[in-house]
Amino acid sequence: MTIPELSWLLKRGVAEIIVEADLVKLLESGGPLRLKQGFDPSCPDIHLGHVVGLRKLRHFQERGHRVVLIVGDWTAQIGDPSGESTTRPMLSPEEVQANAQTYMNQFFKVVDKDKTEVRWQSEWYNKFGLDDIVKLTSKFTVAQLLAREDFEKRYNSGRPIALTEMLYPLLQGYDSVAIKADVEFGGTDQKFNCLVGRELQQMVGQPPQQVFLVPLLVGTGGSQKMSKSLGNYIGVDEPPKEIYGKVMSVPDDLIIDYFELVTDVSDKEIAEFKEQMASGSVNPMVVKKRLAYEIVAQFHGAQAACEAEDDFTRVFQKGEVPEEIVTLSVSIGLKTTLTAELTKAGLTKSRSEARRLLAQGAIEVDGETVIEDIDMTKLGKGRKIKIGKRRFAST
RNA sequence: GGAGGGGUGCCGGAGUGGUUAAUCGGAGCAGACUGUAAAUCUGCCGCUCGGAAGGGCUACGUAGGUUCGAAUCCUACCCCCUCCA
Repeated sequence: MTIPELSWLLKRGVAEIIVEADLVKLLESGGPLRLKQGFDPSCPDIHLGHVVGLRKLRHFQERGHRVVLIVGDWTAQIGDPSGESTTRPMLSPEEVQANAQTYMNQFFKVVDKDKTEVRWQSEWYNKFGLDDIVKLTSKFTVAQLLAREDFEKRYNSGRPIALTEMLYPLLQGYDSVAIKADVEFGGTDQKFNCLVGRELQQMVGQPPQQVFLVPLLVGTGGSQKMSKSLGNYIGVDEPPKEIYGKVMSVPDDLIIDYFELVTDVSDKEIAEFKEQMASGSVNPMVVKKRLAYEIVAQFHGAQAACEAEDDFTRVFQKGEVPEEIVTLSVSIGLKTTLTAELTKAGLTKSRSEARRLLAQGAIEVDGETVIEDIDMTKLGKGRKIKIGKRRFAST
């Protein structure tokens, strides 16, 4: 590997590497490294936030290294305390199986399947006995675990911490021992858990894994990290137009971050975009369209990205109606209203919501704002209906 | 085991007998302005019937009770926190 290539691999879109010098040595030693990536099957959807780390894995794979994907079928029952989440419900084996499948379908959109080894925690934890648990837990002190930021915060503010949650980092750490990981990948919020893995490995005489931390991507709202539960995510499995549109709704301040973290656009070009936006010579919207294109192309191909772009330009910049839209039924003889049909079609959550939107002038029929509910039988066929900025239907 | 504090809508957090679907903030949605950006202003923000006015239902940990009337009072239960042991 050349020096610039190495530097790119270890710098672009990386938050912290522990210990960087050791990782460089490992890379230089030439052998394929075992790259650990864990996955909690209680939450199978992958979004752009995850993609940041997955792309790194991919880049390492392209240089001959091997990914070991761990299905956290045991830790999922505990629920990762990172980020103060409350206890998650336990999943049945069937659910875990199904989630794992969904997850992997998405995972391998980014990561090379042929260079990946899938391992289930149950392979080793099903054999665990109380003696193993005692042995494992005795290696750590309460103070050590409380050193972790979110535990400390919760402890100090008088909120509960389940004992099992304290166990979580230990189990995740032991995974590293079980698979003999050389490097563990994760977001910066995984730092503590990854470091526990390092310690455990050393305790049993294994060389400690290096920890490769990537930044947390900020979600579409612009302030908090991207996460499913906050509803500010862009999923890799979403349709092209949806992804394109969501990227376009991201605040301008994040454009550069997104380029660096989730695209292959060169550092040089990114620097130019930055320059252009700072000097005002280019409308950030134009740069963002490029970003949206790149992201869609990555998951759906160039063709789909072009289509999404055209569609976006036509619908949102020129105000035309999209090609594929929901068709509402105009039942003959049956008395039904616009609000009822919109709700039935899933375009509005409830009839109350539809009525509220109506009252706020958010609904248009053939370009005319309507304020009162409409009798569908009188509306007839071929009408174009728009709800808010992004929802469309026709009769 | 003992003493005390607490469980409210997506989240945070007011509210201690009625006018409370429940102050306020955040998130979210919509309108204006725009570039489906930000900032700002405005409105909405449980479900349901109604064109509207207005009505019905469900909701303040769970189950009962007191009362014309409860998130607010009483009883039991569940859960959480703090201190003592």
